[in-house]
Amino acid sequence: MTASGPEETDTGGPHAVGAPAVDSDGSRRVSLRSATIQDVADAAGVSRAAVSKVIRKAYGVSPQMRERVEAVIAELDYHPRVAARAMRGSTFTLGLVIPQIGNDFHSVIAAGAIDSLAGTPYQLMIAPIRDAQEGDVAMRSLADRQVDGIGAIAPLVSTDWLDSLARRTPVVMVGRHDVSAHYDTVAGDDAAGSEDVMEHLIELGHRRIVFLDTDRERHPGRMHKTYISPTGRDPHAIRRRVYQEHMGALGLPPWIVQAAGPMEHHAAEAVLPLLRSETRPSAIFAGHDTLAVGALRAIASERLNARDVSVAGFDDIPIASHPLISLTSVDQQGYAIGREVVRLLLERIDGRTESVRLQMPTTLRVRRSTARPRQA
Amino acid sequence: MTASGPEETDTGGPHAVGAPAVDSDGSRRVSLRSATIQDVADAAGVSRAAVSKVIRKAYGVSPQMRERVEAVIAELDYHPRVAARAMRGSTFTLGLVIPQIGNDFHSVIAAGAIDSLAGTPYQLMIAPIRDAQEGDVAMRSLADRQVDGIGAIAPLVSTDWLDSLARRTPVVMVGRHDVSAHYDTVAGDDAAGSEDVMEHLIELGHRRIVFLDTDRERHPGRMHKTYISPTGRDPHAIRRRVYQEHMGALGLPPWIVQAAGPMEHHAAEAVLPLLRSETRPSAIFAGHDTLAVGALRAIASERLNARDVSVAGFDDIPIASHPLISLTSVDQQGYAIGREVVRLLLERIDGRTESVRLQMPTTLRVRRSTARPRQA
DNA sequence: CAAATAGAATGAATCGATTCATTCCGTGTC
DNA sequence: GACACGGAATGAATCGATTCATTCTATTTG
Repeated sequence: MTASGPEETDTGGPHAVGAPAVDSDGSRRVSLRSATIQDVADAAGVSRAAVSKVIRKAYGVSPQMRERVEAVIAELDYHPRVAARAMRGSTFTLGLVIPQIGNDFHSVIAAGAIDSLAGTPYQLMIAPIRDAQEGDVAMRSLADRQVDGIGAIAPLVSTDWLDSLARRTPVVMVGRHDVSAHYDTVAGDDAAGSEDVMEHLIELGHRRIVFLDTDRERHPGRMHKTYISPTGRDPHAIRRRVYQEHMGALGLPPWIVQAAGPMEHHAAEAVLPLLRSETRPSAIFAGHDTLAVGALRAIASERLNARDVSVAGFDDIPIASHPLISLTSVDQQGYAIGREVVRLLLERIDGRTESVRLQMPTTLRVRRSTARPRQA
Repeated sequence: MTASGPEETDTGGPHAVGAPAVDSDGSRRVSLRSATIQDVADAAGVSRAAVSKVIRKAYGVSPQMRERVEAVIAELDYHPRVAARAMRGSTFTLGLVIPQIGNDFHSVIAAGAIDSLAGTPYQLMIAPIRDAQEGDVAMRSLADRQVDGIGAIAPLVSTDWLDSLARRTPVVMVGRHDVSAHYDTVAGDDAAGSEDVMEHLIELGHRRIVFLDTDRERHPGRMHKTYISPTGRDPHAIRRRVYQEHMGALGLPPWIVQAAGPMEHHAAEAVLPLLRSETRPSAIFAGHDTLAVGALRAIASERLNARDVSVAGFDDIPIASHPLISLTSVDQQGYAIGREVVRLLLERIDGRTESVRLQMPTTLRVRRSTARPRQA
């Protein structure tokens, strides 16, 4: 991200400003233990079961008992421990696996999820992963924590593995187009969106179009059978395929450049040499907006503009609409995707068993980062 | 974020693509129940306690027993349930409360935390909150889930409340300058950073400087005694105060504009009328970079530039260094902050009881968003 | 060779909730 | 007045791990 190798802290690192605080008493353990359901029951002079019913608003509690118990709960500031609850019932927690925190598209999806959970008794927990390869570990980790449902942006997990997980816990996958009997999927219409981009670029007169791809199979060595087989159904494979088809239809050779990673600087580093070569591309179709913004970084730093090299992205992240960036991109309704993920999870928790596949319609947002090439 | 009122889904929403899947058998419950420690013990012909020791790598296991048990664990794909664990031991989970997912500074902090947790047995769980007011609820929620430690960016929680929470669970607060006997704090040097900004602007010749503040006390009506008393020690109060002092020293009236919220569009909406007024400011010191980028939005959309209205921000989020944005900002090492949060939490888990306050040194990054005003 | 000892493995209690079969109690019915 | 009934409240079992006091088993020591 911003800075820091492993021991960055040493050079120019933080320094302690002050450090007071003496932990006093020894009897604290007693007063510190937070209240349990037993404490509440004792204080209210009722049974644990009764308190439990009040908490869960279950049937069979008289108004006066409810009142009494609720008063004690407030007085003792009692909160049920989720772990104990989890042993029998549910945790009222939904887990969301998000790769590359800082990727704004993922943040938008999360925002959608967060907003639609507001007002429900459920709490959202985000399990961040650094790259898509960690998806299975993170989902497993959420399952171990017995969340009531798992949403994930994790293209690199095999359908078999997901199926076996989804058999136990509700699962909704984002950005997958595969069919499963046990988990749901929500994805943008990657094919249609990519068609729009390619048609737009070609119509503007571009022919030397580069497809800037995210890194794929970066760790081919890692021994694990849980990765998706190369069925070509993940979003980037689809976008790439549409690109190839359009290039092929025009009799043009595909020109695919792979960034070393999914972040802005990876894209900038991959694009810079292209700009400096003699036959530079006239347009770049980036696999997603973060890469596109990175490409713009390189282009701007070379003092080039859209007439020299146009850029189109995918996702329509918030910064794309910024007038200083003004990136042409495909809106696939990330916010709505996040809301759908939550809705589908809650439906599954509520008992639905048929699986659902949603595909969000896309819209091409044409902005100033794409223009007619200077020399056709 | 991007779109969507409550029923947005209806218009232009998603549509089901297909829905196969029939859940067949009824005997599944049995085969689906995931393995417990008892299953492992039975299969290996040992006691539960023995298995537990193997898992925890505890003392007192013979090599051959270890080997046998580990084989069974692998075969059964056994994973201990965190909830059951939590009842006696620890959850190996750290919680991080992050407001406004999508605020890039917060993402950078999270990235630092994530990276320094890699390779440890701990899993990071992010509890996102929509605005700072929800901080106490989210921290409470993490505590109910018995995380082993809580990091939080939550300025609006009272020190008393935090102290009582921190007495039970390790707590590290980001961006607070208060002193506590029970929790640690990590913050940037807001005073020094703001000094740098003001000196820079004044030196460039600016006099009509607006301080673009984030919304404060947006919900004064909410009944809760847990908010921080207005001691003026939260980052924005400090930045504002430094601004006021510098303006005062020059005999200039302070000009504070408050955005309706912490997001880009809030800032743009607050700034636009300023730009259109007759006596527009020549510079804007934004409370943080997201607001600054929003201000640039308004400025660019009015076809103005840094000579007309300069902008400086705080945090040095990644996009600030983008050549098309090129925002002057204060780097307070967000990534390192995230790493420190984790380090301090792990130290506390490891037994430290004296509290620590860290202050990160800041660096002003001067870029093209600030320039000499056209007419001094 | 008996006694001491250290290391391995086990058994049973425990954590804090939920759940459901059971008991309790006040009304209404015949 | 005995009995059935139904809503309230309780008791005890249960979830899946950890923990620690105890038992078992070799090995060493005097």
